[in-house]
This record gives sequence, C-alpha cells and structure tokens, in this order.
Amino acid sequence: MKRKVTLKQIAKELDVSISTVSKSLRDSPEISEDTRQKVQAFAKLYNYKPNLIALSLKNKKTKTIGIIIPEIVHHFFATVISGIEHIANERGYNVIVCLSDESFDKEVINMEMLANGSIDGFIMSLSKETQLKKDFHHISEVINQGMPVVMFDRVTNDILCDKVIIDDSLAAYQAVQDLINNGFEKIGLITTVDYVSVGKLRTEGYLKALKSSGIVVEENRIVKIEDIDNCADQIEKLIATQSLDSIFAVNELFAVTAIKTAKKLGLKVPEDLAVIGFTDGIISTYSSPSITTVSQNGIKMGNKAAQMLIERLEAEDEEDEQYKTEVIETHLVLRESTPPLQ
Amino acid sequence: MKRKVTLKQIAKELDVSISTVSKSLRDSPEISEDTRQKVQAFAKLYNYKPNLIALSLKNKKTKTIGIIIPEIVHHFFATVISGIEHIANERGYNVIVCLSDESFDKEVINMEMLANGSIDGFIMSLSKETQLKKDFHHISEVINQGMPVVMFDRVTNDILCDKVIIDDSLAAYQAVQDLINNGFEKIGLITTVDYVSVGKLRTEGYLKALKSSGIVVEENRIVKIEDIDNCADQIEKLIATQSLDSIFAVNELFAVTAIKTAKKLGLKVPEDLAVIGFTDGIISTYSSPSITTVSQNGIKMGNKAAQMLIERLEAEDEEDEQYKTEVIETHLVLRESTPPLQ
DNA sequence: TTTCAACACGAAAACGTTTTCGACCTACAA
DNA sequence: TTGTAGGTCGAAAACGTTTTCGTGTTGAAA
Repeated sequence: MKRKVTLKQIAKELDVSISTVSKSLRDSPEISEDTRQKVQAFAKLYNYKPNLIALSLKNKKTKTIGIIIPEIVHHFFATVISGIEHIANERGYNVIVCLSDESFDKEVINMEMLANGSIDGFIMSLSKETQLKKDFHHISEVINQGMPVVMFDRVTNDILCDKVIIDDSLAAYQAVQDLINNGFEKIGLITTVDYVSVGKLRTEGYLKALKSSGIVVEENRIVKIEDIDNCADQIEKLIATQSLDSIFAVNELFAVTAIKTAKKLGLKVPEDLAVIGFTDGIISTYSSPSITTVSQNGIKMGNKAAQMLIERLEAEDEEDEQYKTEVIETHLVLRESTPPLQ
Repeated sequence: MKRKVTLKQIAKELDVSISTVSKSLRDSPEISEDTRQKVQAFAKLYNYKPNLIALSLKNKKTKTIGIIIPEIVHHFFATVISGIEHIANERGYNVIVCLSDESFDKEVINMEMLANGSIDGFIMSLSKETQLKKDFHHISEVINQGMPVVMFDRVTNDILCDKVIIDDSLAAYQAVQDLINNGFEKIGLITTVDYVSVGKLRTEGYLKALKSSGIVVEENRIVKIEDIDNCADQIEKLIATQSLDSIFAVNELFAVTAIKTAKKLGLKVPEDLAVIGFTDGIISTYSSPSITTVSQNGIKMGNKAAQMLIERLEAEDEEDEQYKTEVIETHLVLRESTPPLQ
C-alpha cells in the first residue's frame, strides 16, 4: 500500500524546498530547466496529484455543487440531477447530493452541513414540509453568507435568488384546453394538496381553462391527494361516482393510477375516459396505453440551473447581476391516452 | 452579507488566543468557566460553525462517500443511492455522486478526481465499457492507496474488495423454473450482450433452468441486445417469428417492451404469452398488465453497501478483516403478466 | 575591484482547525 | 522565604497547498 505522495515528501526526497517542487510542477519560470525536469519526472513516477482538500482550503473554493432535493427515487428529480451533473462535470465541478425526504428538518440540517465549507453553491428544490411551513430562514441565511442558490421546480417567492421553473399554470391550462378542444367537458382533476407549489399552480391552470371556456367548475370533480402512496382509493371514488369523460392529472403517478383504475372499472382509455398527465417520465412512456402528458424536461432544467449557478460562481464582480428566473418551455406530448387527431 | 466567522475572528474580538477559543467551544477543562461562557455566547451569537474543509484537512477524513454509477436515470440505481444516502446520513456522512455514463474514461476521471482527498471511500457499479475492456487499474490503484471500495451489482472477480450483489444466476434460474412449473416450454430469453456481468449471469440461470428440466435450448429463442434504446425491433422479430409461450427478460425495459410488442401483434398477456422480468421497479408496477418480476431491492443493497464501507472506514485496526461479498436475497414478485395460481 | 542585474531557490505566510507543550500566576505548605 | 502544585492560557506545529518576498550566487559591465 503506497499512500498518496505530497509535495513535502517529494521535496525531502529530492533535497529541495517545497516551494521549488510546487513551482516546478506548475512550470514556473523561476525554476531552472534542470530541476524542473527532475521534479516533474519524480512526481510522475510517484503519480503525484495535488490534494484537493488542501486546495479547497487555500482557494476558498471547492469546485463542488450541493444539490438538495426531496427524493431521488423519482424520475423527474433523477433527470434533473443528470442534467446538473453533466454541465458541472464539463466545467470541472463535482456534485454532492442530499435528500430531504420531504422533511423540513432534514433539509435544514443538510443545508447547514454543506454550507460550512463543503460546497460553493446550492441547487435545490423545496421539500413539501418546507412549503407547508413557509419557513425559509435556512435558505436566506445561506444566501446572506454570500453563497449563491439556484432553486428549481418547487420554488418560493419569499426568497430572492436565481430560479429555473416551467410555467406550471400555463402548461396545465394548455393541457386542459386541449381536452376541451377535443370536445371533452366533464373533466376531472387529480391534484395535490395546495401547499405544494407546483400542484397549486397546475390546479389554477385547470380552473382557468374551464372558466375561459365557460365550463362550470364542479368541486366534486376535483380530488386533492395528500399521500401519494395511497391515492388509489380516492381516485377510484372519483372515477366511479362522477361520470367524467376525461381527467387531467398533475403528475405521472396520478395519471397512471387513473388509467389502471378506469380499466378496472371497465372503462376504456381513451374511448370512455381520456387522460392527460404531467411530467414526461418513464411511466408515461411505458404505460398501456401510453400517456399523453406535459413534457417537463428535467435534463434541460438541470442544465440551466447548473449553468446559472456556475456563472454566478465565476462572475468576477459578484453581486452586480440581478437574479433571473428562467422558464423552461413545455409542450404536450400526444400519446395513446387521448383520442388521436383533433 | 455577513461572511462565516472563524476562530481567529472570535479570538481577536474577545482578545484571547485561537487555542482558547477552540478549547472553550469543545468544553475543555483547561478553560475557566468564565471565559468558556463568554466565548460560547459570542460564538452562538455569530452562529459559529467549524469549517469542514479545514477539519477534513486536519483529520485526513472527509466524512464523505463517493458514489460512481453508470446512470442515475434508472430506477434501480436511484434506489441504491437512496439506500446509501440514508445510512450515510445516519452516521454523519455525505455522499458525492458521479455518473460514468457507461463510459470507461469518465469512470476513470471521476475516480481519480475523487481519490485526491475529496472522499473517504467509494461505492461503485461498473460501467458497461469498463466491463467490456476488463481494465480495472483505476480501481486497484485506489485500493492500493488505502481507500476502501465497495462494489455492487455490476462487479468483477478481478478486484478484491467488499461487494454487494444478488445471486443473478440463481434468481434467473428460479424465475425460469417458475415458468416451467406453470407448464411453459417454449421460453424466450431477452438478454444483454455477454460482457454485461449481470446479463451474462442471468442468461446462465436461464440456460441452467432449461437444461435441468430437459428442455433443449434453441438459440433462435434467445436475443442479445446491445443498444437498450433500440430494442423494439429485435424483440418484435423474436416474438413474431418464434412461437413462444413465455418470455424471460433480464430487465424491466425488455419486459415491458416485450409486452407492448406482444399486444401490438395481437397476443394477450399472459394468456398467449407470459412474461417475467427482472428488477422490481416503477415500470413493472405500473405497466398494464403489471409485470411479474424478480425483486432486486436497491434500497437494501445501498444500505448494506454503505454499512460495509463505513464499518471499514471506522475500523480501528485496518486491514485485518477479510473482504466480504454480501448476497441480498431476491424473490419472485407475482403480478399480472404471468397466469394466476400455479 | 566594485556594482548590479539576472537567475535559482528557500522561508514563511496564509487558508481554519485541533492539540501538545510550555509558561505564567497564584496560593499554599514546608 | 522557597518550593510546588494547580489553574489558565498562549505559542506553535500539523494537515497540503500556493505565492510573495527575500537571499545568495554568478557573471558581466563599469
């Protein structure tokens, strides 16, 4: 077992000073050709690589981005990480991932931990509990310390920082409008409880679309789900009791569950019940029938978030730039869960 | 903007030495009750938190685990990360995630980067390209430097280290045996090219099961897929040309594609064609019909891998323990893609 | 011979900690 | 008065870098 070699060891071995070794390896003109070659050869032989922790301490830069997300077992968040990682890697950064498990406390702990020197900046999406409590002190604290933060998807207006989002309300509006254009009128909504920011916005889009077409909103056709793991019962009740002709669901899971439930109840999709979902993930693609859905390009969101963060990190003149909110475009991906043509 | 406060600043402000501040904060008995309280109050007021990078440098421990996986947009790997993160967090570790994108070069670069001080140990799963090249020098190098490595799922016998796997061959054998027990005989196999370790093992299990039941192996019923994104054509050809009664697929994607293809060709699943997949992920659960599959508990694998790594990291007497290979048990999850009862 | 520039290198500080050791002071016992 | 013990605290090293500045040597010009 040969441990990593340090400048000091090389210096001792070659009987020169640490400075000389360091300068030689960085091709400083102060050093004679002779010693430079000698040092470089030795360093190569012993496979010298500078210790990144020491560099981080000296430079006050870690070249590492902290990511805090509610869950990773969730295709959308996985794609965002993938998008972040790709850009980060290109620009010489690593990513360190923390999961909040939708818990406020874990989010706070993770942020405080990472903020103590481990990373240069954050990319994050709020946990449900944080959105419910509306307590963002941990985030403003970090920002106050001069550490840049980029929020994506689940954001809040209470914090000023760079953001990457989609226009959830508009996207939902367009999806529901598409149903209306196809002649559907009895449109159900499966959504989340209101404190989830994106759920609320998508609900708003649904309501707006109905109203703008003069369709009266029936509360019975709207179900708000708290616990995503046990949504089946509520969805079954919705489909069984309301005679809907179509459903708009604010995520993939609700959409596929609606389809499975409909089939179980003897309904054909899309003939008896059309379904549009949200987030173009694995489930929508591989469900039978495949699901018409609002694309929400996680890769692009991740790319953009990483870009924004890195640009801010590497901006010479700090602080001058205003915060930006980048809106990633969405579009409807037509598949089998809605009738063909229009 | 108030930057993070350091020991030095507190010392200066209180007109004591850095040592005194440090000792006061760690409740050293050397320090008088008086100054201790004074320092602690001041530190609390300014929200002092020790700089983790400085601690890492001093302690030669980062309390960080490096994870290198081929992809994150892949439910199984996401669950493993989740499992690792959970245990790591419990024991005060962070995780830093790098993606190899199935590329040998990226795997090497990422490992070398992280090995230079950023982490205490690795948890990894080999990229396809690495398995193809059979070049593991980057891994043995890291191990030689005294940095522990735990491999999971896609492992190799060429490297001695802790491993977490499932018995791929046995699990496949049992799955195929289940088909045979249900009276199926014309059993197709959709698998990967041989250099993917787990694919090869699962293929072996399939062959073993057939042979042990005296069923002759027909090469035409086996299709080996190189490019997972374009598997549909090969699968369609398999189903259309061979009159199979069932299929064993070595992953979720192949299984769901087989089902979709079968339905497209007018076959009913499971009546005309039974399907068993591998890896109990999102797709298997939400496919229609849902897919009978070999469970492969990523969370458990992640948990175990993290445990093994941390135990080795925190073992006092280093090196004494022998390397272990932990086998996570699997079982068949019965769903709709195989006939009920048996 | 003296002076000065150019060259080659080393010492030391700095990043933020922890920890060992030594030093100082006070009080008390001999 | 002297010696010693205990109680407080500070200096300094260490982790591994980079960088600034200083220093010594050499050779050539004056």
